[in-house]
Amino acid sequence: MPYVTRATPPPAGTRVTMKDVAAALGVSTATVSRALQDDPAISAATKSAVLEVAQRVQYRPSAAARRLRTQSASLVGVVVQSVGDGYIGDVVLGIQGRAREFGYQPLFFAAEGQPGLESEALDVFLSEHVTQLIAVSPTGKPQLLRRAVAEGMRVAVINGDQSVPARHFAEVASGNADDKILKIERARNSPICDIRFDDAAAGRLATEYLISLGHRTCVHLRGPNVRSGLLRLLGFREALTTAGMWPQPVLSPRAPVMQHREDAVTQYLRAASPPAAMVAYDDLCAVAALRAAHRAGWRVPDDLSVVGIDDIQFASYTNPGLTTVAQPKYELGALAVDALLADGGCDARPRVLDGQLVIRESAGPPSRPAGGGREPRR
Amino acid sequence: MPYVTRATPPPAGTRVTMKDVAAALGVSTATVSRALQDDPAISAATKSAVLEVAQRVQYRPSAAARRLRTQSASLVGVVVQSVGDGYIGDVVLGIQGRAREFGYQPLFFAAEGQPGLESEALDVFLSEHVTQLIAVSPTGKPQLLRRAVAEGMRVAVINGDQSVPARHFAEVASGNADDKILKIERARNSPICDIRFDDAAAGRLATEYLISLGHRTCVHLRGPNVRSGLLRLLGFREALTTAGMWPQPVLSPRAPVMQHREDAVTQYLRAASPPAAMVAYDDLCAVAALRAAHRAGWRVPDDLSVVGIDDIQFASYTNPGLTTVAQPKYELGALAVDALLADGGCDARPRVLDGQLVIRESAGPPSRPAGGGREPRR
DNA sequence: TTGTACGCGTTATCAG
DNA sequence: CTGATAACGCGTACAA
Repeated sequence: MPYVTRATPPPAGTRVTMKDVAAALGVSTATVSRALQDDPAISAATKSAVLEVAQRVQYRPSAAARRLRTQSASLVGVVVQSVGDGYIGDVVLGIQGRAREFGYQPLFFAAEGQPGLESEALDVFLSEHVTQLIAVSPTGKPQLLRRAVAEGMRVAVINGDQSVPARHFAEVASGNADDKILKIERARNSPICDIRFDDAAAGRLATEYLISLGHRTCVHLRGPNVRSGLLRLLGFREALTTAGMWPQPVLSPRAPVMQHREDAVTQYLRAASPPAAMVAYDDLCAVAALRAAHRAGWRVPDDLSVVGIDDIQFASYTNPGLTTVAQPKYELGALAVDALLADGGCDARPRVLDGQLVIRESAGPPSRPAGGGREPRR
Repeated sequence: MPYVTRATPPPAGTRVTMKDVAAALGVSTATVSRALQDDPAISAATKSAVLEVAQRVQYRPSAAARRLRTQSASLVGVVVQSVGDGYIGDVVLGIQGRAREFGYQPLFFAAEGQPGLESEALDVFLSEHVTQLIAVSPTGKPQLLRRAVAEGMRVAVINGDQSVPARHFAEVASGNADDKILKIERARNSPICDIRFDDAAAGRLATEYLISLGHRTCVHLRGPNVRSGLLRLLGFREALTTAGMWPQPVLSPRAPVMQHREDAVTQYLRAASPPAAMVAYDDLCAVAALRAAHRAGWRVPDDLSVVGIDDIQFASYTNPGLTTVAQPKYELGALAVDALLADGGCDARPRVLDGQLVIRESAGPPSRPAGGGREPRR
C-alpha cells in the first residue's frame, strides 16, 4: 500500500490542535488528551488510533496551553556567566542531556557577570513559570540566588565560589590554618544544593603526580582570591606535607589576569634553575606559565613541568599538550539536574565530584635523574 | 515616609496575576492589561496607579497565558552545533543582546551534530510556538532547516557551510576554476537568510598581511572540504596572484583532525627551509602549525610566520599569541536577529561581514631581509 | 475612559 | 471506558 498520505503542512501559522485530532476520529478532546498521556483509563484500541492520527497530522502539544493549565513548566532555568570559556560547554551538554531524560527543557541565559542581566534573567524565568534554577560557576554576589529562593525556586549551584580574604592564602602558604578554611566551607545557603568539583583533591592529585615523577621542587601558581583557589592551594600543601617536601614557593600574581600571571612566573624562572615543577591554579594559569617558560627559553617539560586543573577544551592544543586534572564537566551538569528533579527534587545533599588526571606532554620527570632535594642556584 | 511595605512573597508556587492587581485597585483586569501595555486609551492617573501596584506586589505577566492568547511567542529558537568551540560564545551573546532589544527571548538548543537532536530541537520549538529560528554554523544535512521552513518558520543561518567536492580544492590550488566556485555560491535556499563571514576576503587579508611583511614564500594549510575552506583558499590565491607570487604550496591534511594537520605541516617543514609564512584555514589549524613548528625546532615567527582566521577565544593564549583575522562574532549574532525581526522580518537579503586583522606575535617579517623569491632548498 | 465577556489549547473533575 | 464542562491568565472586541 502507498505511503501514508501526509496532510499538507498547515499554511504557516495555523496550528494543529487536539480539537483537530479529536474531530478526525469523532471523539472528544478529553479522549485525545488521555491517550496522549498514557492514562490507564483508556482502551488500547482508541489509544493507538489517536496516536496514529496525531502522528499523521503532525500534532504538537502547545506548551503554552499545557503550562497554563497545569501551572507547571517542565523548564529548568540555567544562568551561565560567560559562554565559551572552554569549560562551560560540556556542563551545558550535561544539563541538557539529563534534563531531556526528565522531559525538561533548559532555558539558558548568559549573564556575563552583569547584575542587571542576572536580574533580568530571573524576571524571564519567573514569567516562564520556571521553578528550577541552575547557576553555573556564579562569580558575582549571591543576590540572584537569594532572590530566586525567595521566589520559591529550587536552585542548584555548580561550582559556586566565593571571595576569601587574601591573607588566608598567605596563612595556608606559610602556617597551619586549616580550621579557618573549614569554617569557610560551612558557610552554606540552605535551600541551595551545591554541586562541586573537589578542588582540594585536584590540587593534591596534580601535586602527587609531579612528586611521583621524581620532582623535589614544586611551586604553585596561585589563582584569584576565591575559595576554589584556596582549596587547590590547600591540596597542594597537603600533598607536599605528606611527602615531607613542605614548604615550597607559592607564586602570587598581582592580579588575576594573564599578563600578571606570566610576569609572576617569569620572575620566578629568573631566580630559579631547571628542572622545576609547577601546579597551576587552572589551565589558563598553566598556559600563562607555558608562555613565560617559552619566552625565558625554558623547555617544557624538560626544564619545567606544568600541571593544570580543569581540562578546558583547549588543554589538548597548547604547546605542548597540557597535563591536567579534568573536571567531570558533563556529570556536574547532569548531577545538578538530578539534584533538582530526581525523587521530586527533595535531595539537597551537596555533591562533590573528583577530578581525573589527564596526562599529556607538559609534565615529565626531571631531566637529570632525581636525586636528593636540589636547591635553585640563586 | 517609610519605605513601601513589600507584600510578603507568595508562598512558593502561587502566582500574582492581573486579577490580584485589579482587585487591589478596584478596577477590572482589562484596565490593568491596558495600563501594562501602554494602551493610549487610558488615563495617565490609572496607568501610573496600576504600574505602581504591579511593581509593589511583584506582578509578572504569565508568558504562557499571553502566548496562548496572542498566538505568538516572542521566542527565537537557536540551534548551535557544539557549545564551547571558542567561537560560539560571542555569537550567542550577540543573539541574546539583540533579541533582548526586540523583547524576544532566545531558546538555545545544542544539537552536537546529531540529527536526532536536531529533530528534537525542532519539536521543542514547535511546541513552544517558536516561529523564528537561527542556526549557528550548521554542519550537517540541511534537513532541519528544510523542515523548519516547511513548518512556516523564518530562519536565518549564520555561517552556513556545505560540503564541496575535494577536487574543487585541487582545481583552485592549481588552475583557474573561479566559475565553479561562484556556481556553488549561488545554490541558496530561498526562505532562508544568510548571515556570513566573508571567507574569501579573510583569506585575502591574511595573505596580504604576510606579503606586506616581506614574505615571498607563503603556504596555505587547507581546511575541510566545505565551502568556507574553498573560499579562504580562493582568497589566498587571489592575494598571491595580485602580488605576482602565485603559485604557492597548498598543504592538504588527510583528514580534518589536529593530528593530520600537524603531520602535514611537519612534512612540509622537513622539506622547506626558513623563513616561510603560512595562512591557516582557521585558528585551530594555525595551532596545529604552531605545534608542528615547535616540535621541528622552528621558531615562530622568526622561522615561520603563521596567520589564522576566526580569532577564537584562545587565540590570544597560544604560544606565541596568534595573529589572525577576526570574525565579527557578536555582530553576526546580532544581524541574524535583525534579519528575522527588524522591519517585520521581511528582509531576506544575505549579509556578508568583513573580518578584521588582529596582530599578535605569530607573524613577523622574514628574519633575513626579503630579497627576491627564495626557493626552499629541498 | 472603563467594564464585560469570550476564547486561545489543555487537563482535570465529574457524570454517564 | 468516554464525553461534557470548567478553568488556568491574558488580550481584545464590544458595550457602556
